[in-house]
Amino acid sequence: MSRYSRPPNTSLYVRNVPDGTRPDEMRSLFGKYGPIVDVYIPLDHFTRLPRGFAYVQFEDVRDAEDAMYGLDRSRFYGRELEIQFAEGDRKTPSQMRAKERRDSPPSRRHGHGGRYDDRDRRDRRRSRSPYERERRRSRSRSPYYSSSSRRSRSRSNERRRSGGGSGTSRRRKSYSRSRSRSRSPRARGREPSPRSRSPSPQYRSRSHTPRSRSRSPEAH
DNA sequence: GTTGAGCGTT
Repeated sequence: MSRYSRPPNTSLYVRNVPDGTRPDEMRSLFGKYGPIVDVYIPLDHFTRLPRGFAYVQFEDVRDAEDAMYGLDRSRFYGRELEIQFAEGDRKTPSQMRAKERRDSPPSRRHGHGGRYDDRDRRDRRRSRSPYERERRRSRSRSPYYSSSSRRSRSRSNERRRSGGGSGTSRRRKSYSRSRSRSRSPRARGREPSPRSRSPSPQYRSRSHTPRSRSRSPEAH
């Protein structure tokens, strides 16, 4: 969220996270050391699978430190977690994309300098690669990302009444009556602009069509 | 519409 809200680094970089680990669990595990701001498990953009590491952002750096020292090299689902302080900021999709492009495996590169190899390939090869397959399979939002804060606060939109509704019915009546009787002088909101007061189309046409004049006499 | 594509290997 706030990129600027990064005092030092309250985020921990957790490596060697078992597959299927949910942010929930991470939160639970790390939450013992302090309030967790956010837990994020980066997923592969294509496969939508966890990449094997996670980020746990604490509220307080001390807690983060504590957690780091407490959970580092600890066993989690039979795996040893490797924790260290996060360094880089979360990359924005564009950056990631650029990176991906740059980091593209040269093995498939034709050397031609393909502009849109990916697209072409995807179109051509159909979705033969597991990437595409997976991607198609779970195209919806990843179930992994989870933000502790900023939850769906859409509790309910009840009470949609806005504005002081005092004497609404009365007003309505008045309006109705008014409408029946005579419209307001300014009721119409969409009145041609004053500038639109151009000469009659006829006149304009005539004026602009010299031929018309010649032809006019022959009209009738 | 606040950006969920943030470090994986010395």
